Amino acid sequence: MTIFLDDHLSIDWTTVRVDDQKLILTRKEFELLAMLSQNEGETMPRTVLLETVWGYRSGTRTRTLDVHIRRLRRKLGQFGEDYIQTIFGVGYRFVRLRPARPLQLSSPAAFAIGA
Amino acid sequence: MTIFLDDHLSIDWTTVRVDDQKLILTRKEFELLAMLSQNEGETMPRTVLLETVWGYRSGTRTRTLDVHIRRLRRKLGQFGEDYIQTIFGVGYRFVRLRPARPLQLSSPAAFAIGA
DNA sequence: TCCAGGTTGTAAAAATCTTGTAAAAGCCGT
DNA sequence: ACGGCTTTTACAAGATTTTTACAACCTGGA
Repeated sequence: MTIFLDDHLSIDWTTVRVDDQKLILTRKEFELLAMLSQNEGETMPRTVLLETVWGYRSGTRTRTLDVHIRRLRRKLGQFGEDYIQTIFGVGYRFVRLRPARPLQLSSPAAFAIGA
Repeated sequence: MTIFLDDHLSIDWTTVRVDDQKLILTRKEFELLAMLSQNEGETMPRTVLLETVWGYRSGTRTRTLDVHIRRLRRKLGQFGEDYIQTIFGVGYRFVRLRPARPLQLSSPAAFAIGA
């Protein structure tokens, strides 16, 4: 199973590719990132994430979501905070930073620039 | 039936060749290696391996998969752990360590370098 | 603006879960 | 019954997940 997020990010099971760099996620990190990225652009309330990824009913007092978000952001590197935004008082939102498909620079002229 | 994994590994029924050395697998070891190598590069979940190779329904508590993985790795020798990777919390993945076909250096010029 | 109260970020410890391994036990065909 | 293969057992070793405790942050109302 491969999920393509944008031309700089794809996921194959727990192996994620970011800008030609591979990184390994744990299972929960993967499930959380999958849930967020499959709803790209939408704000996912904490209650929903805790319900779907953890099976927690609302009212459960826990910090585990925050901790996982932190580890995901760190693994995503420099742009971690940009990929996963905090919506204060509600939840989190995953956004694409670049177009879903790479720009095609097929013309030889592209390589001639500056030559 | 012969399966070529890479230029250092091939399988012919229960006989496996690794770096010009032949080794004998038992039936279960063969079935497991076949299942993994036929899905080279993909993560095979434990549940899938237990279902296809053993016919176990998910929920069965057993360590037999781990034991077989261990014996396979040991028989594959030095690079056993590289050929069969553990995807923690999910399953295992077989990967090629070298190109599927050896590089052809047929030109005499290739041997002339440095001569 | 500033404060209070709730919310999120974070590091590190604790708890839980998964996998590795050796050795014993079980099974099956001869 | 014997020998080889497979499975279970019982821990050891390792990795992940959750909790804890506190710092930092945001927001609305005085």
